[in-house]
Amino acid sequence: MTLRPFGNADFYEAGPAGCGPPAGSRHSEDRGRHMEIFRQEMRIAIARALGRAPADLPGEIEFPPRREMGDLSYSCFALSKEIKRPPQEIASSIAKSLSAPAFVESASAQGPYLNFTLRAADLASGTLPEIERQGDSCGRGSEGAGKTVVIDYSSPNISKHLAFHHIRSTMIGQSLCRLHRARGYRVAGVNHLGDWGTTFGKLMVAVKRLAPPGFLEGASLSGLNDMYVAFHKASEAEPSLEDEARRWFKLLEDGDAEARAMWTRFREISLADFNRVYGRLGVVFDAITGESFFNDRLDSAIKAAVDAGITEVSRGALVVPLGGGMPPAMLRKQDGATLYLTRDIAAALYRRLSYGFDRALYVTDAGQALHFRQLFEVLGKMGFEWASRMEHVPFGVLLMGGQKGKTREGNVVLLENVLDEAVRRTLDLIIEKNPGLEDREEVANAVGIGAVVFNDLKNKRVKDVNFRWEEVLNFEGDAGPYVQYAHVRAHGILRKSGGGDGKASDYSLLREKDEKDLVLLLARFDETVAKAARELEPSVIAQFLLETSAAFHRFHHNLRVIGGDADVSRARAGLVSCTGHVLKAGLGLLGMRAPEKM
RNA sequence: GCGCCAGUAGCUCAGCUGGACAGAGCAUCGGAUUUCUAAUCCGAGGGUCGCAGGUUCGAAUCCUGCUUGGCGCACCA
Repeated sequence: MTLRPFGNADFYEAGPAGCGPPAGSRHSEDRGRHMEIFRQEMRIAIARALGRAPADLPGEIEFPPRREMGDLSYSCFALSKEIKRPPQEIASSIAKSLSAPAFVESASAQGPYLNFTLRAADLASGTLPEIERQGDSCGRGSEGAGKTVVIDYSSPNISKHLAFHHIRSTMIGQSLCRLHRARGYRVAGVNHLGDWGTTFGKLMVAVKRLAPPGFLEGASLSGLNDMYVAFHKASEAEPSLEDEARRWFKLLEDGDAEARAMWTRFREISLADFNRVYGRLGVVFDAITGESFFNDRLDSAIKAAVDAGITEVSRGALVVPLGGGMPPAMLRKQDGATLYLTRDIAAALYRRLSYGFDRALYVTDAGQALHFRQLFEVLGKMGFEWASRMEHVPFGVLLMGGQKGKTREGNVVLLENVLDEAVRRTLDLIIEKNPGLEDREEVANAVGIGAVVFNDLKNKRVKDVNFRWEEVLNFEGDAGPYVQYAHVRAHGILRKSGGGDGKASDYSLLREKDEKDLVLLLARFDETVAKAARELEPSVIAQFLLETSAAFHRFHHNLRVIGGDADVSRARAGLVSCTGHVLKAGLGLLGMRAPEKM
């Protein structure tokens, strides 16, 4: 049992103690003129042109859909409704009377929209110094300060290998942990192992009857898996084995020493294997509490429900009738045994008690939606107001050839095999493209595993994922390596341009379109991280990284940093450095590494 | 039967919770490398946003119905 309430052994740490206000410049006096300030000042200017207070201006300063339209825009539909004049007319009248702030290069009405182009020099010198100051820890915010969130993720069953589909809960959950830490939340990432149930009785029978003596001492997880398969084969010929399995599980529940010893070994073997894979993925939990951990808390959980007066006995089972067309929630079966739901109730009570969370998330596949609706409903009926702050974070299933892979059918793809294949493929590419690279094994791991992780996180969670090797291993275009490669190129430039001569960069020299496009994206990183955390969507970060990488690759292709005017060169190097920080921080939020060479 | 989720280019997906002619990547075709890593860049073709109504000045986005696919519906987890 590992229980580290607020550990943060994590390569995207949230600062001291993993909580409280972040170390960035959010709280320092000189935070520069970030995108927010530009928007606020635009708002004030528009309001003044209309002779009203900024707070009375309806709508937001937005980003136009296409760059040619401008950098910021204000749409006049809301005003039009309010003052009953055509929006086109309003837009052009504001444009005429507007006295725009100095950082605005041009303001013009385009139909019902008021579009602004920012002066590239002001944009760059207003936003880049802040990013430079924050370095690799940019993207942090403080809206979660003082709040605690518990995130239940990964949560595999022991005695089986981590299959490829486990990457979904594992990496989505891990990313949500990082995102919340970045925004100032105190985070407890919990791995709720499936380590209890009759299947362990089956394994015990298999070990006792079908395995050689001393099997468990040196057994690997694969060995356990073989036992599981062997049991099912044997029980077809000898159905009484099922009863024996139930007996063994009962022995385990009753604390029988031999049963307990076997189960403990199953758990050890499984965790050793899991930890190896988690290690490769950079995944760390703050607590690993299996279902077994809640065994002695089930009775009190059930008692709490009964005391709340919400239970009834139906067909011999103890249930909580629920509204909303939901089937009743079952707390205790006819035979007295408890269920998954019972354990989740006990776990929720425990988590509330030990973490006092403001928000609790369960990262599981969408198929469990009903279970969680029932869970939250029961907790609500038990009188816990915090039940309304629990949330199921569903994701689409991983399909293989249109089918769900299952252990029993033997067509499951193991997570580690996918990682190995991706690393192997990356190593081949490195040998082909960059034969002189040092640490090629390490880089191949960062890039290959990163590609697999990115592939999992780049789309919205709810989308089903069709597993195709060609897709997972395609490293061109919208993929992890595309982003990592941008980061590598940035470091290539920084290496060759040297540390500079110590003079501060004059960012107002960045006036090229490719420079401005890139700056505009970097300036939006902060709000992008906030949005990803708010919407519980790592894909928001992934999409942002693709866009930013594309802008950087374009910049890299069209403009040169080294050589030419020394001041421009220095300013560009600064831009490259900021891009590197943003890319690295963003990749970190997805649980990916950012190598400096590849 | 009831419920939840999804349907956008040949394929995989964005589309900022109602706004500007629907955008990327892959695949196809055609270009770019004496220069900071071509895992890159540029261009071309490719769309009745599943269908039909409705709300609205305005709908891929909201509502209703239908349709297709996935998942779930008390003694599994």
